Amino acid sequence: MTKEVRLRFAPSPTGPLHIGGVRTALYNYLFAKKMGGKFLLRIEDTDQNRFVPGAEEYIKDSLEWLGITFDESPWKPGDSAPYRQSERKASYMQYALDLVEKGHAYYAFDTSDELEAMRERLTAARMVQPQYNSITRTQMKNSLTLPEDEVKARLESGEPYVIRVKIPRKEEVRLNDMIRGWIMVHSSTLDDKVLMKSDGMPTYHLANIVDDHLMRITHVIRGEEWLPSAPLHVLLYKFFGWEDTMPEFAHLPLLLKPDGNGKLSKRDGDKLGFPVFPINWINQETGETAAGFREQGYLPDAFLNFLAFLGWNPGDDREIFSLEELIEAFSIERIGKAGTKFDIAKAKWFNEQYIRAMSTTELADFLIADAKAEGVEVSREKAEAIVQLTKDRVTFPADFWSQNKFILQKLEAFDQAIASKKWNQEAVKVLTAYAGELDQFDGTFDAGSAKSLLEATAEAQGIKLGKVMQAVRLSVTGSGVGPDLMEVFAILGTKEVANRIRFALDTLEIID
RNA sequence: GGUCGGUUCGUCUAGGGGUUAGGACGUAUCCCUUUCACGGAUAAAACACGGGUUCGAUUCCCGUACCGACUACCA
Repeated sequence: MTKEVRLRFAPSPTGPLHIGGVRTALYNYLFAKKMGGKFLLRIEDTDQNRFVPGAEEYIKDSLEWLGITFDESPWKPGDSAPYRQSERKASYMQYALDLVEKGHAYYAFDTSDELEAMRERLTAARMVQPQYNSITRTQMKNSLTLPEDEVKARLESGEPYVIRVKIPRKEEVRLNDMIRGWIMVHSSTLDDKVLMKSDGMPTYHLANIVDDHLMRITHVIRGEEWLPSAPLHVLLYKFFGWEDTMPEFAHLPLLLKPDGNGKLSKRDGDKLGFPVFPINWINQETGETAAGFREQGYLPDAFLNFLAFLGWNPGDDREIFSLEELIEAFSIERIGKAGTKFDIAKAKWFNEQYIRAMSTTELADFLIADAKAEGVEVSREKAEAIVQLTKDRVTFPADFWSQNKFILQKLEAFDQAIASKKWNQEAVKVLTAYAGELDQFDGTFDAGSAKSLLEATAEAQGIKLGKVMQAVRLSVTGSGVGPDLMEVFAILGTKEVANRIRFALDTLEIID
């Protein structure tokens, strides 16, 4: 029997999850499902200073909105529980000590001032890399330089210490990345990273490797920012003696800002003119709200579809994929290597495609709800008629109300630019007559009959309809643009159309 | 600075030793439409540069340039 495929998404709750993180979660999810494996959520909250209240719930809510589900998580524990590293704290020290015992790690007592001084000294001496490594550690205060009994004494006295990994001086570290192929680095360029912090918490490097091992993770799909520390992770697997079960790595290209300067970050907020977060995030300190895609009107499936295509493609011309179809089509081989700039126009296009694929009934719900929020009651029938007429004109569900509220409530104003050009004697004549005809009309008032009545009216006045059409639109909608006017008439009904025409006749000033 | 990674239309990308370098978004024009949009059609638009290897390189190799990530007791 082959090994069960297990992937994890391991965010740290230091703020809202941004879209790059969401894409990472999505790719992990897609691959796990594609392989018939398991997908777990692990919260990496080892940095107590950066913990942000609400961030964990935010992660949960965001992924739930998108339909990215976990087989195991803090809220759905499996046999790898617990799923928060803070709750696993007790287990890390023994692994660090194991490494110390094997000679792959050591205690270090240097204070932050001393570390700072070391870096300054090295920088002044034009050392290329002021880091704690196989050379510089010989001049620092650690269990490699201090006498054994002094180390023991310091430990026993409760003096703060960290445990650092002892990077070998000369070793070629190789890593076969699923996206990038073989990557080789020399251990001399690596530094002795801290594994256990003085507060007793592990750093990412230790906790990540230990937990991935304990949780039997088979594939690690993460952002490219982790590539430089991947060799360290490979070394740690080796030091622990876990090479045989080391997961495969795939480092994803980064999501870049549209201007091409740097990776997209949480701090970009909505400065870029579009959200960087899946759902609204309220900063509890400042009270400010950072916009989310959900609140801007993006449909979860459309957003997911868009995100999936940022760095991946199925190899053919298809672009519209449901989550199920994405799982079916997904493969790591088809993930690109280059960073990806974010293009909001394409996101909007995806949203439009998804809206058009939705049923009139579903879309009418949005219009009814939005209208109600503005104190306007709309009948189901009318809402569906409006949606039917306008569904290929909107980008977001909220557009149904904002673009068509002129149908549902009193006109607020007339477009003066149109009025000053089109509201002439002829228009007034036709409209006056048409209002009268409408009063007497007793057939079925639909787009067809509305139009023939209007045509007949204009003809009776000896006026070409085309010449006054803009004025007709203006009188009833207040605007020069909009959906098919005769369909709008049909939705409005004879009485309302006649009323609006008379109101316009009373309000607008005739030119010439 | 160092280490690592990357580079096909403005953007997302397909392709890969011989192609009119394909698609999508966006842009422009035309058609449709008594408006706008939708839809349809068309157009402009790319292999970073320099060397090799080769009969032939956008594709393979090496340099250069540029972009990016990393370089914390953050993840």
